[in-house]
Amino acid sequence: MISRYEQFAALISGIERGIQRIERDEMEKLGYKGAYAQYLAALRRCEGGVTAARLCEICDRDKAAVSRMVGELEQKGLVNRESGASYRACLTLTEKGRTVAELVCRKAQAAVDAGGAGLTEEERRIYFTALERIAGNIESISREGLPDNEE
Amino acid sequence: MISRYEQFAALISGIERGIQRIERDEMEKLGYKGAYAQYLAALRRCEGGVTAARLCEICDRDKAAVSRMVGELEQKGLVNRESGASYRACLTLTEKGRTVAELVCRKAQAAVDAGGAGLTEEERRIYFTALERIAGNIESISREGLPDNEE
DNA sequence: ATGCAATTGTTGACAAGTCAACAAGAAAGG
DNA sequence: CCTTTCTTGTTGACTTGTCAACAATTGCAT
Repeated sequence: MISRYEQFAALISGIERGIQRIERDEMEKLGYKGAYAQYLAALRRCEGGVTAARLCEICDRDKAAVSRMVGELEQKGLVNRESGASYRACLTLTEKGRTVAELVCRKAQAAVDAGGAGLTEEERRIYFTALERIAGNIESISREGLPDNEE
Repeated sequence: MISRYEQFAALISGIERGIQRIERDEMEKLGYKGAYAQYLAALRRCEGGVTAARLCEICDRDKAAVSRMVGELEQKGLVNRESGASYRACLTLTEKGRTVAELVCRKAQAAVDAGGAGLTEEERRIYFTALERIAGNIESISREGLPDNEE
């Protein structure tokens, strides 16, 4: 079987960057200029709140980036840093933050949903599973990078 | 139907970033430290050579980024800038560049192929089509950003 | 031809990420 | 307890991207 790797990689890259662009544009329409959308979107999925370290994992960003961005988001009143008891704060969206996050994700969500709309539930399951498997492979390969150098 | 947008976006993002990480790591093993892999991978698909402007579209990067990176790649002897007749150069991989590009894409390609290996040809078609449709939606929505502001 | 407009590539200023080094808890073992 | 070790968050230096301004080329229309 001929590899579709190249087209696949291009598709994935296009989707990823397109989503980011949509979210960023929506964010800017709401008056916030910056790369905040991805962090808001991530926090939206974490109802109970998360630590900064966990947010790093979710967003796949360095601690440094998260640290700075969360600082700015807090100043803008979109994120809450509840330093309860421990100095490791629990991050949650403020009311305003939640509202912004919803608005910001709407368009990209619609695009993704529309893309899967023509599929049956079964078909959707198939392609979702395939993506998960690919993501798993990529993940394990990119992690094993350091330990072994079997070239 | 409940939206799987959130998981989907996370999967896509993970795959995209994982591929980039793998390519970058492989690149570094070959002695090149930098973000060159994505440009080599793109050029690998353009047998006849391309203009810088076209490379911008393919990589979805700004002219500025491409301009600088191509400059460095040329200095390293991986890319050729054939300024034949026109000042708009035709970019091609050198022999060395082609070799490097092949090596650099191998691992990510294997991961992607393995992900689809368990699927029938039919299933593969389904999920590939779904991805294409989603990519199309995302693309058109992210482009229409400027013209209309129907909020 | 010639002059205007669109395209292309280059450069500078800035945005946002990574990596490395560090500081301040937390956790674990004696 | 107390100390050693791990984890977490912050900061500085650097990389690589974007955006805006510009220069040069090309293409068209007269």
